[in-house]
Amino acid sequence: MDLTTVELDRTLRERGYRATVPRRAVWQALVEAQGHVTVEELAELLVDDVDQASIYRALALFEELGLARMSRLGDSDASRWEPAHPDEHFHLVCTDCGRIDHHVGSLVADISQHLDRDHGFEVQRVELVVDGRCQRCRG
Amino acid sequence: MDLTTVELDRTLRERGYRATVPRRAVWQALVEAQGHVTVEELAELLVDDVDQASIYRALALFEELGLARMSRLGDSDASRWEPAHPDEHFHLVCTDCGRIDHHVGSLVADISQHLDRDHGFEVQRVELVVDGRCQRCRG
DNA sequence: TTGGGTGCAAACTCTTTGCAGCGTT
DNA sequence: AACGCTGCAAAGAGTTTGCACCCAA
Repeated sequence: MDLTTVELDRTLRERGYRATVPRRAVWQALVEAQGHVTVEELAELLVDDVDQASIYRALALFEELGLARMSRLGDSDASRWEPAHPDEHFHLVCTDCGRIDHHVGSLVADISQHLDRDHGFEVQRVELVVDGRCQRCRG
Repeated sequence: MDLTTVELDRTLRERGYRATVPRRAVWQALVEAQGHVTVEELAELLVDDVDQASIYRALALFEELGLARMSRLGDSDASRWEPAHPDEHFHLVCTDCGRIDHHVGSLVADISQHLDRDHGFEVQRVELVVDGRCQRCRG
């Protein structure tokens, strides 16, 4: 489901942006990272160097285009990025091992529907983060 | 339900911390602010000046004592603080007017129970933030 | 060819820390 | 009297911005 570089190029051009080498590289690294990476981690993953400022700019653009998504997870100050998923999900962050999982389900959709229908709140984004200890770390 | 200054003093001493003028002032401002304030806003609310570093230290201590809670809400980079609520709730952030509301319900408790029972995940903290447009702003 | 995008460096915001002296216990 | 806490200033992390040059369209 992740966009290929070709599809990224097309999406960029459709919206009037240029398909550049740094943008392709950032996208490729983001996809290969399997989500939840910081900008710093992304910079290390990149084969050809891309300036951090350009990484920030690329990610902000991807977010605007609906291709990527940012979260503040765990105790780190840095933002974490992942390709935008089509499926509703939320994040489980283990405070012991630092592992971050997706929990897929209808919960996020249920919340949106409930708020919209019963409270007149037009949901644009749901961010659900659960901190705790995963099964593995509980022993 | 918010702790008075007297109760704050008692809680601090019980846990081996000193009841000081700056800590009382920060607590009072936090309670009066009705939640969701940044450190900067808190500093403005304070009658007697308290150094920002001391505000940060006081809030971190309150969090450790279970008296306060931090969230990253809205598009601001700054952390927002509120007195710890006894009731389960989550935050509704209006992207138009910036208003932040609590949505009280059993949802957060339901999530905890489900994850613990069905997935072996020991929940320590649930952070649910919903961005969107409130009824008032939808017109 | 042209103007959007990039790299570089500097600036900026939020937060933390080192330290000397003050104030609670 | 002892030492935990504070204010001050400086440092630190993450992110943004200004600008000259470059390259995609």
